[in-house]
Amino acid sequence: MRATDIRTAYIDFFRVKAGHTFVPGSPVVPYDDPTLLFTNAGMNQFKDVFLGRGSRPYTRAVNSQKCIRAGGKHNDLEDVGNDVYHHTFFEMLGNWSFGDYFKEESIAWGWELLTGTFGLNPDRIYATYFGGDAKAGLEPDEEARQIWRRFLPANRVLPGSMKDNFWEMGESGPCGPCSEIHFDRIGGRDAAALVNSGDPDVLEIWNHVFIQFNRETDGTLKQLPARHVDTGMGLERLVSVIQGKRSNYDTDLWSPIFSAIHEVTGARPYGGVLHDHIDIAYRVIADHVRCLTAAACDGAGPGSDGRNYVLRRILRRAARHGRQTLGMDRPFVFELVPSVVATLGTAFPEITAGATKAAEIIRAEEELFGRTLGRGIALFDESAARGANATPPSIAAEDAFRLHDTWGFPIDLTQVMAAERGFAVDIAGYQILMERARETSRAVASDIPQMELTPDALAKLAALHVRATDDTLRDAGRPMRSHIAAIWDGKDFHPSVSAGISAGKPIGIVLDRTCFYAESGGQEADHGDIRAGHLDGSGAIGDGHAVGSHGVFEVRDVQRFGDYILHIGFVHSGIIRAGDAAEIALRHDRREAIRANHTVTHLLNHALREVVGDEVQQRGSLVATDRLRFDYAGSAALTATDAARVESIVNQAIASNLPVHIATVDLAKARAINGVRAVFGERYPDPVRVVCIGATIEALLATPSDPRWSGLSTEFCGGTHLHSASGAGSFVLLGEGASSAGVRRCFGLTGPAAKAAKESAAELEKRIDAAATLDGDAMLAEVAEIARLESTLAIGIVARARVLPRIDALRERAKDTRRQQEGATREGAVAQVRGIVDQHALGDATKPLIAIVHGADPAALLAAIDSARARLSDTPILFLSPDEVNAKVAIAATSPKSAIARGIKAGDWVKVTAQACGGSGGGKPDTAQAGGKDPSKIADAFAAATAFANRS
RNA sequence: GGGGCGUUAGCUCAAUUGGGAGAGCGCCGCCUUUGCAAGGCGGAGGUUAUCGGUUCGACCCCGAUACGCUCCA
Repeated sequence: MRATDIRTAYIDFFRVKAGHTFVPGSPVVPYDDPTLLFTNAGMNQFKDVFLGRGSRPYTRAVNSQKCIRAGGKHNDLEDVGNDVYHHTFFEMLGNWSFGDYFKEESIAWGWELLTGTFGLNPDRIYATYFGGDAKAGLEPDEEARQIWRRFLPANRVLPGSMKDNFWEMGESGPCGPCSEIHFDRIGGRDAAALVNSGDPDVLEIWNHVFIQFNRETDGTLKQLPARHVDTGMGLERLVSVIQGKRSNYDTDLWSPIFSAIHEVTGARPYGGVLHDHIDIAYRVIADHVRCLTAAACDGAGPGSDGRNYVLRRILRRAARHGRQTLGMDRPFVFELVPSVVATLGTAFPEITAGATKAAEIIRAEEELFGRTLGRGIALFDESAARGANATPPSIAAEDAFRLHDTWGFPIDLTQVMAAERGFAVDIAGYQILMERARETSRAVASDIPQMELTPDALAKLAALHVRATDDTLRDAGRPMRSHIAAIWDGKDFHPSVSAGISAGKPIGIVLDRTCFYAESGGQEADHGDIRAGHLDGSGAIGDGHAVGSHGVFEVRDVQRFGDYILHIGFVHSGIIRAGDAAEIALRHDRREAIRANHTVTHLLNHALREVVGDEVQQRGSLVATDRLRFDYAGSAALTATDAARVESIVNQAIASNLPVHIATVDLAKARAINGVRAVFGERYPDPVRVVCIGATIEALLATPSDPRWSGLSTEFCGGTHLHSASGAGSFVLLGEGASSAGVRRCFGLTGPAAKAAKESAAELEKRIDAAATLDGDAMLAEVAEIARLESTLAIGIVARARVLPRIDALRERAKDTRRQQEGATREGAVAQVRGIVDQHALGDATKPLIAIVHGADPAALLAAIDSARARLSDTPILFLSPDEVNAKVAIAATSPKSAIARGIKAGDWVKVTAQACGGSGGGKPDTAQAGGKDPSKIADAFAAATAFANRS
């Protein structure tokens, strides 16, 4: 059976036979889960169902999920290549029950599929079940054992430990026993003792998790009302078992990629040997190109932070193996992409569609690495030269660290390079430096107070009977009455907190209801104040004074955790108690600026699609008070004309005073609206909040496929918006660039900031016009000032594109003028000394020549020295030039070898001369420059120069 | 988010304690050569990323900004 048939057979088995819905796997880049670097299990996209927060229109699901395990909690990166079953990228076959079937069906279908459809030998199959744990107070999973006993003899149904057979999502939350199916590749023996012992021939192929409990925060277990099944089976392993191979790499999932490596690199064919360098390189490169291609097709390329950085490391490992083991000195990994498409493209259409772009992203990164690698090798050579005389010859710890820290040379690469020359590397010293660097890196100080409500804290809140925060009035954002529900300091809840305790230490406050908007979807949180006072028995404010006389809390950040909204900040004055009544108000100007920027972000998204094309996919955004930022998938920079069109489309929408309509509607209906913008890979609540600029939601839903809708911005969004686009005033596109490979980022301004940017641009253009009428020094000064303004002012890219060529032209003019001026002063200085030199040449050539030149700057003086030296090659020469305007004296001197021998060193000569007129100087014995600060003492300086020359 | 490093001619990179900004390749012109990634001579090309400071004098020292690389979270 071919791998692709096995995948299809699995999905069809559950789809056709057992009524599962095929739900395509989610992208490998999880969009809304910051705790997750990459999608690493099939259940990721269903997490909300298991947590009881979400639901699906089906109760049985099946798919093959692309997974990446690298860089995060599950990190298999270092193992890849050195064994035959770890991968950074793999497929997880999964089937799920959401409150539907349970152990009975799950196990029976598993048995039927493996032994029936796939024809595995039943005698080689072993099953484990949860054997119970007295310490944890858990009974054995007798139910699972009994079901298995129907298919397997007792000696192949094995009890397992808490670690292997009890699955938990976290410290609290859904959990339950699991049952694993293992397979013995050898057969004809009792392999029970080898199960879960790390033997590569007896391996786990399928895990069935039975979610039936909820772990409470006090550690107790509660039966869940709805019980779920979550299963996972690694496709690569399954294929190796079905195809009777002892290595995942010996299957047809890899052979096309190996062939491609062989063809592209010219290395000898893959031999399948475990510890062979070339075979290791084959495995690493094949694994990594799969991973990189899949990631790139889902919109994540190599970059310098987070998951992008993990991808960069993966690419560099592949490139390094290619370079060191296979002798490749040019980009080649990207040429392997078609072989990945050949093996995965049918099952994952996005990989076929994205292959060209993925190859381009990989190629660019390979070239980048080639450059840093070249520089690093040069540095390594220098270090080796320094350490060559040591015994044994070695690379110093500082150099090894520097290669790693600054040039991205992994320490093992340095070691390999050192070993090639018979050098040692000071590893102990390197590790000390590395640890020191880690410590300084950890010392984080942010001006935004960092605080979170852990799952534990959320459970405590529930136990304290604190209700979910009501934020239905957040859109209005008007000041309102509320109550302090809980006070959190990051570790514990407290009945009260005072300004003294809070000094410099962030505090979190949960209210029963709030008008504050919590940071979400890139929109920054509201800031504001909470004024709290006592309640007396009657529920009125205790002492009759206004609420707020007792404590004022300054809100600096607002975050949502589960159903609670946490107001984070500092107690400004007084004391705040849980149960206090509160008057809360957010900073209106801040909210207004954010609203304008958010609505315009939608307009920008829409305008980019109109101008660049439908392929513009949002990759992220930031809505702050002072600017907005929008990231989208795309490889080409905006051209000047495109930028102008984008800006004008947005401004047109603002000028047209388009109304902003918001409504919460059924997700399926909303998705049907023509032209709706949803963030790629994002999961949306059902019903979903729809924001449309220019038409009512009722109109959209009445005729969802109306072609007119594609001309309007319609997005799923929970943020705060203007009532009408005109509230934004105007829009200026401030900048545009790349944020990481394949992702463009643009910045924009609205309202007063946009107005200011336009005024700055107009002012600058006016100055450029005026500069055309100037000349001479006035022109030079004005051009310098214009250039300074251009680089410091916030000006839109459209205006900047218009202004830059004009500034370049001015610079050309300025350069010509400056050259003419310099040429004139230089010629003037040379002309002045010509006569003096002629005169001097008639006498004793070894006699020093000292003269005063007028109107010469240091450069002109040097030119005069040059011209004089050409005639008087044996004469020590010193020229002075007073500059009364700038209160300076320029001094330059030269001294021939014969005079230096007599003691006339040019450096000393100019120094005594300069000191006589209040300056100092120095230089080399044959040429020197100096300067004085007092032109009135020019005669003294002349005398000092003469005295020095005569004394020597 | 925090650290390290970098930014000099179209490209790749030099520049000794702060003292006159260079080389190779490429480009232009002329000469030589039957052809080749040929040879010779000459030339153009620089706000040393930007801004500010120290200094008689800054590519060099100090501070800020921008961009890039890199490591750690």
